[in-house]
Amino acid sequence: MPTIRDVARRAGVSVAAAARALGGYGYTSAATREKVLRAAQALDYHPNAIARSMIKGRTQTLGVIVSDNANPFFASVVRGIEDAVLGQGYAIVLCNADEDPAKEAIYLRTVRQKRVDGLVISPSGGSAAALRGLMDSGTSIVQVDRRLPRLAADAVLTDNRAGVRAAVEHLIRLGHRRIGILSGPRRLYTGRERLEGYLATMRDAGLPVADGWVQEGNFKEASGYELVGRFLGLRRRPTAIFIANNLMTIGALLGLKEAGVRIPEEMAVVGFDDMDWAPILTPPLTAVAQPGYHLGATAGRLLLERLAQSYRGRPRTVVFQPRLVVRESCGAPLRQGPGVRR
Amino acid sequence: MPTIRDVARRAGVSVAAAARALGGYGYTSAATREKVLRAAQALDYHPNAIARSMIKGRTQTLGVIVSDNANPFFASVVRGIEDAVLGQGYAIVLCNADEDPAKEAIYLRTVRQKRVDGLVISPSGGSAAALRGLMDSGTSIVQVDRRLPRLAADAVLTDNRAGVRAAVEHLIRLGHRRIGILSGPRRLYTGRERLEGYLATMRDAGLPVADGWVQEGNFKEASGYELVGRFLGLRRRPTAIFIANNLMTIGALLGLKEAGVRIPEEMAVVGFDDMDWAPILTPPLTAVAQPGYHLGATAGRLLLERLAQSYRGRPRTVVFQPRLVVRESCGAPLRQGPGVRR
DNA sequence: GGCGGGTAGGAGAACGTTATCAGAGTCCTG
DNA sequence: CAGGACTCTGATAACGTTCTCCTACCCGCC
Repeated sequence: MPTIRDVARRAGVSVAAAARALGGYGYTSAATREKVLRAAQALDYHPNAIARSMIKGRTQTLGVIVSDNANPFFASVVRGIEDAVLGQGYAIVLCNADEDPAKEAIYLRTVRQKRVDGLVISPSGGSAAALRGLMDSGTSIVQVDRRLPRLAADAVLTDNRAGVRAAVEHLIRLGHRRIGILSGPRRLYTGRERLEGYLATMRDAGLPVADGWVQEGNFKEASGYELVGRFLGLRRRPTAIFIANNLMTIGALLGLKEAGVRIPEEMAVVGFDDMDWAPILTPPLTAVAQPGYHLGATAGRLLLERLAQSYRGRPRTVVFQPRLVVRESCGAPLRQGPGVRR
Repeated sequence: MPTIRDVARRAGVSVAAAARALGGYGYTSAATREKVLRAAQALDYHPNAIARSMIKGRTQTLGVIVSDNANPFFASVVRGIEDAVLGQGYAIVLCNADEDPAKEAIYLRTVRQKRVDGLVISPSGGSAAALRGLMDSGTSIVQVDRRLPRLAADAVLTDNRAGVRAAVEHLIRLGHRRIGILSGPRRLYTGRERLEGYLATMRDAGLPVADGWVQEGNFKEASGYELVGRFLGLRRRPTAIFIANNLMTIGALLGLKEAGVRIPEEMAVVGFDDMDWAPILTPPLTAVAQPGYHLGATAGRLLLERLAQSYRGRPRTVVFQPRLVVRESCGAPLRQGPGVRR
């Protein structure tokens, strides 16, 4: 790989002159510029960004740490981030931490050693100290989707409680009284928020939450599949369930289908995260839609503003209001006994 | 951010001694090592990977260029790559080229300037020259999902033709004679391969391909939605359609649903790419399953072997055999007139 | 007591770029 | 024609590591 030294030699000028011609700064005569550009072309010269970072102190690289890129929600977030920062010439290094604090710690060390200019992270919790250390060293951080209790970094979130409230109130409005939740892990911000949104809404409506109506899963498909069966076996069985994320919704719907439970007659279902396949289900799935792509794009934008120092005030929090997309997976509940066949 | 110079000063030793103690090479007395490690800890020292890359000539970074990370298939591929290379200490920079040669060219320049050690790419075509240039400069390249005609780089592919053949033959076996295809762009490898798999299978079965039975979409949901209507309006309307990728399948199913077309009675459907939501559809979707994650993981592994020089032979091509997952979206075709209501 | 081998530690070069500085030439102006 | 302003150029110092030398010490052995 040719260096600027090779280019300079071939053009018959000094390294400094070549650097000026290629970099477009300082004074360069037209003749010199011409010679240098021609030499660079001939040698297929590509400047070494590593060496440039060395002296500039910036890498034009951003770290992105999410739990799992294979989850469509995070895939959209990542895509949003990238689109937002691409124009400014930033590349992103992608890290899947799987909500594992150990893995997250490793990745934090990696991006730190790589001297990324900024970081977008969906923190699992447990690495608050490392994040603070990174911030102290001057790296800008934006949290997305999840946030840590007292980390003084920008955050872009969905109003989880409001989303859940809209979903549960919708069920109540339809006449449901026995409503269960297939929740996420309590140790995760989104798991907690959505569970508490559910509990608060039930409380406000004066509805009891019976034993077994709260099933804590791990946000993965298999746990939705396994846990949905628990609802069916209950003596006071819910007539409706809220499912706290997209993957568990797939698992739960599969479980219900295999058990031959009709939706919404025997069990109404609302999911969190509106996926593009939700409308093609039978019945089409009612879901709380959160704008993953926009969360990412906004996080990217906030980060850019920090990097450009066009904003240097106190940490900002942007909260997106989710939208309940009503379809047909939650009708009125059964009046009595086993369902009527239509 | 402290440098090794700061650590050395604090420990009261030379930079060279500190480097040895931290890097674990050469001779270091226990006392010195102790002092250095303690100083590093106290200063929260994180070695500068940029500077290290500078002298080592390797960046421990890999480029990954796919068309769209928001497409679940590519999201899995990316995830597979990352999992495969994580253990070896490589980070990946993710690029979404959107099948746009211009964008792809920009990203290729970026990863080249960043001096990535290797590249996994799903090439759109059109940047063959840039790829060759990159290879000539010593960067290892592995193609995934798609390949360029005569690029001497490793490739990890799905046997698209075999997958399509299995799908179409399945339809034929069920009695379908009029089979259409909602194909991808001809300019893309996968678009071509899948279309030709369809044409070859029809030809081999002695079945005609009538006007309008081949609709060329762009692999996105909207095009599936729009184009599926064309099939419905045909005078010789197909009784079955094969849809060439996951996103178009969603669009097409939505279009069919809105048009009130019953599946499989009025229109049988097989899709390419088995998604986790396929089983929860009504009827569950028959689909050609290709192992996205494994494609990625294998591509990552091949790349690692190139980088470690544990393999330095001629370019290898790994072809995964897709699997037809038969569910219920393609029953026997209608004998006559409008379908029977059940 | 000289010598070789093992151990320890420091000085300084290198990686490829950008930035600073000084030197020199040209042109205009009073 | 002196002086300044502007233009162009090249030498060289950084950036933070790693790595190659070189020196020095200690120990055991002939």
